[in-house]
Amino acid sequence: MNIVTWNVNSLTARWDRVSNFLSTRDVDILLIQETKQNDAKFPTAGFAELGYETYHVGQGQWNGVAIASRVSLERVSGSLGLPDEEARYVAARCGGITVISVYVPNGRSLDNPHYAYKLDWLEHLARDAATRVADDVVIAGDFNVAPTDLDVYDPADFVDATHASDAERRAVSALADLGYVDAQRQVDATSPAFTWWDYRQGAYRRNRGLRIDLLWCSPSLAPRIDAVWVDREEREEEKPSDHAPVALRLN
DNA sequence: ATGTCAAATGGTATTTGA
Repeated sequence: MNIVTWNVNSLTARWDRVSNFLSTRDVDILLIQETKQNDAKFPTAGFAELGYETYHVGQGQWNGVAIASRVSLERVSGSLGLPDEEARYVAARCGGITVISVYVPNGRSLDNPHYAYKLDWLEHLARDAATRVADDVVIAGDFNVAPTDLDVYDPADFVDATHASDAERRAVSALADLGYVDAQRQVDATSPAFTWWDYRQGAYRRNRGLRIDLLWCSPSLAPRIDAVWVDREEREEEKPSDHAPVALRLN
């Protein structure tokens, strides 16, 4: 079973890339973030032609998350239950696994109200994760948090910045405290494995990246983790997303 | 602030968000 998470940075702008990706890789379930579409614009038929059932929680101009599965799909939830909730959470049962696609708020800066919202959002995610921990679950997506300094190209650049603050890291490690496993780190505890590079300043060429796209497996799935890899070939194509797809293979 | 990109707007450049 191959499960891939990918922040596509607009599915409208990236449809050709996504379509090509699904045609050339071996993807059972694709967890998508930042579709930047409303539900009416989501290419349900295009996914169906490729053999995928879909569940999209769209908003329009910003955010938007989706799940595409070729191993069955039953809708579970499109909300964490926050007030005035943005389109950042979608859960479905696919091939015997509950998969959850998340787009964690960016936070903008440590003194910005969006930062407090980010921490609150992560707390709600942990509560949701707690209710599902006994099941076979993969929670994956753009966490907008680099879990440790190993996941940051230059930690000195992230002092007093979002994505690497102690509070954000604690909020994400709540998943580990529940027993969820960061799949990449179970497979390889010492390589950076960046998943995102800024479009600006030649960041990709200079490998100035962050590991912020994470796949968390519930305890029952941890022994089935066979491989995790960052699809850097896709990041090197024409008109890429600023995020690379990250793939998880379960036995 | 950024050697960038994408969406929206009454637009043919600017603003916002990342």
